[in-house]
Amino acid sequence: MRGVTLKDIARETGFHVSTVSRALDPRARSALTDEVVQKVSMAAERMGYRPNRLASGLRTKRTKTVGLVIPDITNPLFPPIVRGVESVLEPLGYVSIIVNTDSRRDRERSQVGVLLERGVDGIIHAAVEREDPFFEELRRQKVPVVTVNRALDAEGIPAVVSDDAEGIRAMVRLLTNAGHTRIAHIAGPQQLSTGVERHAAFREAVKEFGLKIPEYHIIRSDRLIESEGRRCTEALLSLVERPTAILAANDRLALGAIEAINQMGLSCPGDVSVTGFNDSEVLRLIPPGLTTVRVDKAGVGKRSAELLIRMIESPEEETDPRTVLPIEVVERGSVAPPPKD
Amino acid sequence: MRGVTLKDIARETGFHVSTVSRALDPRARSALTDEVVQKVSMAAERMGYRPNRLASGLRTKRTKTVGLVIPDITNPLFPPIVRGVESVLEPLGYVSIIVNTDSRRDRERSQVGVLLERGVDGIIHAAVEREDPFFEELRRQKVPVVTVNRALDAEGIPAVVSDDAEGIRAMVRLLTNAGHTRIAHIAGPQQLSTGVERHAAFREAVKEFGLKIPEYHIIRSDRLIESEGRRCTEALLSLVERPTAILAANDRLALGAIEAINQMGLSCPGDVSVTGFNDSEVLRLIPPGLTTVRVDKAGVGKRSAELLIRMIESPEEETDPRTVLPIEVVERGSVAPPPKD
DNA sequence: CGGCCCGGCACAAACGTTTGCGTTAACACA
DNA sequence: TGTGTTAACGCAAACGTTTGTGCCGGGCCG
Repeated sequence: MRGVTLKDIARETGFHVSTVSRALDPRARSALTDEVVQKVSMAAERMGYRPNRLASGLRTKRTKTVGLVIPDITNPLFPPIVRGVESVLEPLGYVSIIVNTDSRRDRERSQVGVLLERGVDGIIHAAVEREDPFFEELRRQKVPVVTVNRALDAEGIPAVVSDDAEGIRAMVRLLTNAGHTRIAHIAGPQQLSTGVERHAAFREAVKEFGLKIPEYHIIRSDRLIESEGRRCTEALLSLVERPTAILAANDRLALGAIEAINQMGLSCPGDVSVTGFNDSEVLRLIPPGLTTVRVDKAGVGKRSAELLIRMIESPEEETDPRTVLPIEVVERGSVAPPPKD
Repeated sequence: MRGVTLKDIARETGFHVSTVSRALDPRARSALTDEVVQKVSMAAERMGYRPNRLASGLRTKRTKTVGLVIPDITNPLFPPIVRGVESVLEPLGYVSIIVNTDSRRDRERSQVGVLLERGVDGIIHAAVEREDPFFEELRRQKVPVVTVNRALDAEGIPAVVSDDAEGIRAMVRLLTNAGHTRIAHIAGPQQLSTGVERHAAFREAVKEFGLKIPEYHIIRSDRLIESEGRRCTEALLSLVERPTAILAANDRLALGAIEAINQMGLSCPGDVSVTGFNDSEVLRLIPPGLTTVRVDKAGVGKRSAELLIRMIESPEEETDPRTVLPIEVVERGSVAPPPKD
């Protein structure tokens, strides 16, 4: 039912199946006379031949398939990354299998397992935590892996990330330029590289700009979701020494912060300024418009795919352990001078 | 490098590879003694055996892979559908390969082609246009296909959709209840089933509620994007007989409509009420809050996957040509009584 | 004109599974 | 003891490719 095979074309044209195979392979084609190539190609076209990737994969141990591990495709951060990845994969004849981990270790394990069963040529991992012994095993099995957006603490797995430090620095600069001196930070989960790096960058920047931030103005969220942003903001704003600005580790935390500010009868940016990180399209439409740092989502996807392809197709080649892409600050309405009281 | 195989386990345990295969197959296991099953299972576990799906797929012609064709994963309508699909696929050991068509025919063709090369067991198609002769070919090739969210005009391919008619009817009812009599409709592209069905439903409902809508208050968009919503709204609002409400065929058109209203110095809902269709999460945060009809995105995904699995695993069984899921109206701020002038 | 080289194709094995069938031995029954 | 039955496992082919190797004939050189 499904499928004309090489054997069919061989019977039809009178050539041997191996000859047919070569005639259809651009790289092996040169060993054949043009006449044969022509005849075979025509027959293949006419008969509607579609190569069976399973068979060729079984033989070559290469499937032209890569696994894409993400926390949740429903999170607007990831679809653009996915498209970035596919923009380089598709022209090369690769497809990607996407799996969602929901940020759960056990799911990550099992999902990577199904990818390996499927014989993926490599894995792009966007859901990685800072430390995960599992990757040692992957490295031993020699399956190419690159992490995107986040990085592992351990070395050996290349990462494609955005310039977290510069992004945070830009936000701190923006806030201090607006006149803020009491800037709080809602940090991301510390098991994520972005969490610790943005956190560290915040401390750096604050020092650089001569600010003195009390320890209790730095508060750690447990997950990168709105409700955590609300929770942390409520805590922050119940302090006697209230911050006039909140620098959140990402947009969703920032959105939660703004919600909390409104709920407490305050206003953003009137009473409290807020900044985020990542920048998804819709933020523009949500008042007061979140000032944030835009990361090149398609860009990191693209780069990680390029990197992975290189690791797959020329494994001996050395790869950059870390490529960091520039960010861009986008100013909207959520930052204003602090209220004078 | 990658891979302990059945042969390895066979050598290790002293059994034949076929016996090992059976021991590891829950369905064939019963033909063996418990002792053999035990030994083989333990060895497999110990050696870290992972079945090679390529090989088994080659042999059985079943890959436990389904293709998922969508216009653009970046459109927030689709990730929830994808998750819905995977919520039923994953527990069954299936994975999905997602391809984006960007609403282009040529890309749809080629992408479906790569799916077939990959030997998918079936296809869930969320990017289908009303008429597409290509599907006849798919049907002849006996590859199971179900369309989701949209439907084909031609019969023979089951569809899982939302209750478009009821949704539109609810919006018309809502608007008339608010006092509107001059309701305009921005219709979707007429090559999409949702476009024509919502359009038809609008005419029905308008008649049902005793409204008389002039023909020029129904305007067709070319694509389901914000800019088209703006364009159509600008046209609508430059009319002498200006509508007091705009019922858009989907949320993105509605969002564009609201933008245009604001840009023209009018206000929504003060001057013009607006309703949408689909309801993505973020709409809640965008002022004035879009009143819209919520479709069960995860639900349609889930149902379509269930349907497809049944078509795959018991092909002889009859399948519903069309399953329609109920909608839910969600009222927010974009609807108010018409201005009294 | 004989030897050699080489271009151009065929042959066959292999990738890791699955599965119909054959073989063996054990056992029951006559 | 011989025959038939059955349970438990081995054998081998097959899925559709790819690719190293073998073979054949024709052209070149000496």
